Amino acid sequence: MLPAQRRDLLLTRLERDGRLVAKDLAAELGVAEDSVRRDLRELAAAGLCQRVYGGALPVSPAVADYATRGGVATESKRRVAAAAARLVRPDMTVLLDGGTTALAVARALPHDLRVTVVTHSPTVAVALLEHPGAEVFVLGGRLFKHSAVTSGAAAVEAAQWVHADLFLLGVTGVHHETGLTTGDADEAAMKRALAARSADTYVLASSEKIGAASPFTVLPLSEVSGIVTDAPEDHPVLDGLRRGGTPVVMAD
Amino acid sequence: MLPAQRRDLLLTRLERDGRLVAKDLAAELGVAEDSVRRDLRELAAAGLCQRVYGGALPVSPAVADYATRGGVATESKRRVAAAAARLVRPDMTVLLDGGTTALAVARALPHDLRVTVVTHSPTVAVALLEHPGAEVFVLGGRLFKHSAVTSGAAAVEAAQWVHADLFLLGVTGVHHETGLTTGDADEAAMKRALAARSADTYVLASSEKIGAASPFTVLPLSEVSGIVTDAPEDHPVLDGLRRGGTPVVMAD
DNA sequence: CTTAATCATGCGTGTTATTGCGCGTTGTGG
DNA sequence: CCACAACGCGCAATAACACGCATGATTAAG
Repeated sequence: MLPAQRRDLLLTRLERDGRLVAKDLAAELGVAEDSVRRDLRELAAAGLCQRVYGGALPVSPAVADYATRGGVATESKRRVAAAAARLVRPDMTVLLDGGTTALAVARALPHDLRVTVVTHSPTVAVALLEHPGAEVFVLGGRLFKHSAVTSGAAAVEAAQWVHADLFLLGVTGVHHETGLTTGDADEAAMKRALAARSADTYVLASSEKIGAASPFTVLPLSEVSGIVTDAPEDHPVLDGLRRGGTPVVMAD
Repeated sequence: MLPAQRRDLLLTRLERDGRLVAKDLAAELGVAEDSVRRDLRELAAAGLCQRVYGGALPVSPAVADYATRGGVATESKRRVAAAAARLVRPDMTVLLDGGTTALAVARALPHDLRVTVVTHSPTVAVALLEHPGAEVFVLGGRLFKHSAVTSGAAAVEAAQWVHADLFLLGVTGVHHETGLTTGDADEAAMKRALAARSADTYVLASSEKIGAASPFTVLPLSEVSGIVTDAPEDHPVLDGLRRGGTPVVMAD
């Protein structure tokens, strides 16, 4: 293991786990704790992590930069994705939406889980190349660059032959009155088409989506089986959703 | 072993292993560590790898995964890709195959070129997200993990509505007797279906493909408009192809 | 055919990076 | 306030490194 490779690994772990414990990593990598601590010090000096007693934590604001650049999800999205991934049971057929949260779900799926995934996102399809247990079907069509998914008539048509158990739906707004919304009309239609082909639909709603609204309605809240979110349990908008009869799944 | 050949090998290894260890490579290739280090320095200067203590790593951790999936092309493939990209004229409709060479073509296309690209490779589709001038259509279907393309009946069917000017075809073997070959039967069928939908078909044949043959025939050589290659002008197999009436495009 | 030039290579030399360990210091929890 | 773990720092050994130079091979020019 090259020293530089080890530092890369530390950053990857930090991303995945949200924290680093120097002692554990030293044991795992078979090096002295000193070396790990030295690495952490350097990474912290480079602004890539925040040094704390016992290990290191992600840099609070700078993470956003990294996230937008490499398609890496924020901690919030990762929590939601992890909870959503737990909804996927072996041998299910899952419709997976596009967007960074759905991408995080793909990455959060156990690599050897036997599952059939249907997606209209090439990005998600590429991520699932690393999952030997996943049978992947791509829905073709015109590529909508902004969110990197296929949409339009051809894509909607391609979705018609699918019968899925679960649709994990990404949106940009979840509001108790306007329902689920997104920023593009074609995209909204595509999401509706997918929801119609699945027994259950769960919404991936990281905290910043809660209470927000975008121009185009995807579905009314009554049409979904549940909302997966990491917003605080007692968030006022969540209370509103619950009163409206929408089940809320907490992402611890 | 030629120096340039050795550098290509280094890149191939970097692709495969995700890292290079100078000491090991020196021992394996039977050259001094200095020579390997010199190569690594040059490759790093050319932006093809990242020099680190002990060896080298892919250019950025973010593309490290990409590299192991074969996202990075060798110099040879890049030369072929650059030549093939020059075949693409403004406002054309191009069918772009999957595989590392085709991916390199996608990346080699001018970012503002107005062109319609139809592809059955999610990887290529993702690469074209950065090309604002490119209108991208994805052909859906079952994802064949090994080469990261969709294939099978659904994909072939989806290809039927396309009318393209140019198909850039990737194969694993170009042989004057067995013709164009690849390693999977479904994939071969898909490539045939794509060739049938395009006015012209050019084969992407980096030098290592020339003279090689794989289990499944894609097309006879007589069916293609030309072969793009970087093999030496006077390569005996190329002479054989020319005598057989196959046009050869040199990638200098 | 000969000579000059260019290039890759291997080796010696001095430099730099990395590592593990000991030691005194500092932070944490009871 | 105390015990303990984590910490930073300096040290020395080791490995990797860059640089310069001479050698041998291949190529270009004469």
